[in-house]
Amino acid sequence: MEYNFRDIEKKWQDWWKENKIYKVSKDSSKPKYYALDMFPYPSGVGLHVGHPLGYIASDIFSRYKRLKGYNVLHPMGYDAFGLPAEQYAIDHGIHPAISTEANIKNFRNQLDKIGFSFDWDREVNTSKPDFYKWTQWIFLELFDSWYNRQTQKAERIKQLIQLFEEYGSDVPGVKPYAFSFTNSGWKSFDKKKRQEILMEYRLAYCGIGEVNWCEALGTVLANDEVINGVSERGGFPVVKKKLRQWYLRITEYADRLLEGLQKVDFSDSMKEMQGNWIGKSSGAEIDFRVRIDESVKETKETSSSDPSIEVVHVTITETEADESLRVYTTRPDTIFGVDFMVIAPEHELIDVITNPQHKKSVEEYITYVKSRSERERMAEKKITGVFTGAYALNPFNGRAIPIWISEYVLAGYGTGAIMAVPCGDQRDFLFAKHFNIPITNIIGSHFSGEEANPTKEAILQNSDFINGMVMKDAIDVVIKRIEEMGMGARKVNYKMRDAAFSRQRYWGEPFPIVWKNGIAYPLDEKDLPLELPHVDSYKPGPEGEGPLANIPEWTSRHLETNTMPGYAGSSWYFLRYMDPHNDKEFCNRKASDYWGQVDLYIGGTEHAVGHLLYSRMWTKVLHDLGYIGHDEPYKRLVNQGMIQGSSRFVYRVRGTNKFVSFGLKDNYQTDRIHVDVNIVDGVELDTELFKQWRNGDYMDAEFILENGKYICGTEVEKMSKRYFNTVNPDDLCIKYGADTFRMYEMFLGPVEMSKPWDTKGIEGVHRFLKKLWRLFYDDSPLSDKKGPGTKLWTDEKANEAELKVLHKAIRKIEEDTERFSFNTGVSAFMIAVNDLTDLKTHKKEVLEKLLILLAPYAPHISEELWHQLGNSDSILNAEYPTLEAKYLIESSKEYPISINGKLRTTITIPLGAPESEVEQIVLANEVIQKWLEGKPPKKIIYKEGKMVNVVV
RNA sequence: CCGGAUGUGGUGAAAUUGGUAGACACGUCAGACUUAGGAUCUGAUGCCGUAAGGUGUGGGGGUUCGAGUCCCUCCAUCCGGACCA
Repeated sequence: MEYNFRDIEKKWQDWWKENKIYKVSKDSSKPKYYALDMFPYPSGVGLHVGHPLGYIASDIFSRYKRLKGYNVLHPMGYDAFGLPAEQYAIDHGIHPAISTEANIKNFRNQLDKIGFSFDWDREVNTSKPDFYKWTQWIFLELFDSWYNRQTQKAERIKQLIQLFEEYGSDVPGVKPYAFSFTNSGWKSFDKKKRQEILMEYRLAYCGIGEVNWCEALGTVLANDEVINGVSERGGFPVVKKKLRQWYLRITEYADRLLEGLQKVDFSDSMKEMQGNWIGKSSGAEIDFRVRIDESVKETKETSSSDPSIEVVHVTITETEADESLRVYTTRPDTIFGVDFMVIAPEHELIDVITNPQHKKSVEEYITYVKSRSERERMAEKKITGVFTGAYALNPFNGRAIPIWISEYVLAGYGTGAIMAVPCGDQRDFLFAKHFNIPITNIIGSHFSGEEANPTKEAILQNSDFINGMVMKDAIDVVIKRIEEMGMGARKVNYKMRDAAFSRQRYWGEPFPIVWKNGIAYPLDEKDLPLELPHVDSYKPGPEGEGPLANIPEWTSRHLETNTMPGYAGSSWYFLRYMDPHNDKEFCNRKASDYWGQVDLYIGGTEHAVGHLLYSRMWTKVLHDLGYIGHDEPYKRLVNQGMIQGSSRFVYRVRGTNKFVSFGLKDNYQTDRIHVDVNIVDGVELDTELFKQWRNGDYMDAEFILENGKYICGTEVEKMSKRYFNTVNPDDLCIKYGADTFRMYEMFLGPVEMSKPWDTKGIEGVHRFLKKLWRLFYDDSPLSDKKGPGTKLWTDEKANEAELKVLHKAIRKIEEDTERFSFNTGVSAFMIAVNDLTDLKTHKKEVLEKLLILLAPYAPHISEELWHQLGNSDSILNAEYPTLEAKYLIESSKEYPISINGKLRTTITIPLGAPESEVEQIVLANEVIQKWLEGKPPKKIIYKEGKMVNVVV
């Protein structure tokens, strides 16, 4: 009897479905386990072999946990709102709801073939009104909340109003408003003013933000749709445009998001990434008075020591300062090393302080900067900037410091202005060198003059009252002095900014907000969901608003025309799986208390900062408001690596129809063309399939072969349709079966690691499953003719050698599964099957347990053989075998013996032998004697159970 | 530029705690069986060398009896950087 995987897999997939083997419900008799995958965006091109990697890992772990006695929640759904569907609608006129539905069907089909243990009764779809009703509802909760800095919790807006009514704006816990007001002040404000103030506190709030606006396309573009200041499509100019935007006040949660990292099991690199993104830094804000009047006089001369340096002498007639410039610095200790100030090109003081003589150059510079994205500004090495003609005064010694504008200072961080210390900061240093600004050295020999030195250990010089102090100690001294003088304050800053929460697009959740007289009113809960209306055109509105602005029925109700971003639904979907059909609540508290945190979350690192931070914030808010009992959504996070494509190329001789093999291509002038990896075997092109490829575009191709073969060139690239390097899991499931496919994906390497896909090795895994099958059945062509006696298994008692193989496998596979080392787990199965084959073991006692071990990895074949052995229940309800260490005890070990750390021989020595005896055995050894050359050893290092090293 | 990761045979990789580098596979080579083999089985396989032996984990340096593993430094590749998801 042969291993007929096609019939077996179909049979059991149907059986599992019929018997609802994967249906899960609350069960307090077992401990719960929640294993979750990051749900996919159902794109039009379907799954490629990279997608299921994480799903297979979590599926193995879910089945493993179930066998170990847990009640396992393992759901799947679709993150179905998003730009690609909308773009597809624009290009093909097909409504996103329809294309999305079709894509989901296709995804589901593909997923089903791989044999996952998802409980599909719990499927979620973020674009369905019954789901996004609750996304909108949570948005309203955010809208109706503010962050109390004293209790460090989200609280209701009505509590804030109470505080304002009772005490005015200056209350502990309430972040300072732009100006302070008293309780009677609050009462004197009109409704609009009050709402304006409250908007500054809401966790979901409306403000003015900049977007990439492309006039020619009449639309707002994503950052990565903008390249070098022009649109990716069409190359039209893109400018910054101010638009009304929604934001999440995630910055208020910065500290809690940072602290929360300590109580979750994420990789260190993941925690580091999130930490860096939050970017907490402490320092001070310092006010510099600014001089812009006629009293400033500049005279220039060349430095006596270095003729390339131009020294500018500034004389200032003492008058009152006109303005003050606030900077943020983490290094107040370097205040006497400040040689210039730099403000962001968007800084509001620019118009005020720019000296008329410099006005033209400043305007030109700002126009140039406007055309560039923030990303480009951060990325480019080019040093640019312009002098404003204004000077700031050092608060301690009154020194006049020129104020420059440069794009390397970002408006969104700190105060959008910095004090530049060229001897200590490399960017400042390069800027000073580029514009010939003289550099003050406050760190003596620590500064080479060649590059900046950001040390905190140097002893300060040229620094007035902090001379002679170590820099890190001077930080507090300076801050205290500044606070005493009323020139600034200690300040903690975060790189993280509030998250933009609106998009000028169609295919997203509508905001349940109505605008009246410039005031945002939430819709009533009973009016939810606010359903996305049908549109005929996906063109943006007249002022760059979303397409909803073109619908009269929408605008006449004064509904918000923006929609929510892609990450809205994904910020809370893991809660919906717990109670997916509830139409009264987003998730019943009893359900969320039972399932609690996601015990295992698997997904790509690309979500390291976006999705993971947003969903952590939403969880914290829902926790603060009392809707759920935990405030971190994910207990353990595992990041799967990206599977890259391995592209194949053919080389066409220019101007001909001839294709030359890789090794000979240098003899010709050729063009490199991507060729479908699926018509290439390893690197050898199937020339016949190539001729039929792309509907016969290459029908008349001729080939220049090497050794009778056409060899392709290769390169690792992103897996993508356009590189023809995508491999479809369906094809592999048909050819080798789902079990082979699952195990091969795992066998490829560690789950966390990125690696290029190569189908070549899949045969090895398939052979392993066939070999396993042969432990149960004789599959030789003769056996079937001999009658039904092809089964091989027996009820004989297993011997010690066989039990040793089994228990070695139990130990190794359990260990590897627990630590997510599935690749070595698969190899442990191979070793076990190889060993059992060598021992000619066909004993049920051993094989049955091996099947249970294998069930998480290869569920179909395990279920089939399990039933063949006479069991009638699913193998998933079997009991996981327990390790019996007694079968693994060894009495001796083959020790590696090295001389000076170099391995020279191995000797088998009984375990537990005393050190003196081991030394004797080692020194008596022939090989060792030869290497000792009669000399006595200096030292012998013996590590029991490990090795022996003889030092000569 | 900033942040994160990775680098080991012809290939994917293993080495969990500083202790026999290359497990397990793919591929290749040789052989067996067979009408046949793209099935199966056996053996070999890091590199140099007939061998003894030498050498070997991106490059350079260090710590150690001992380094793929720890430290410093340089190089290369991949991922992310807020409206792609």
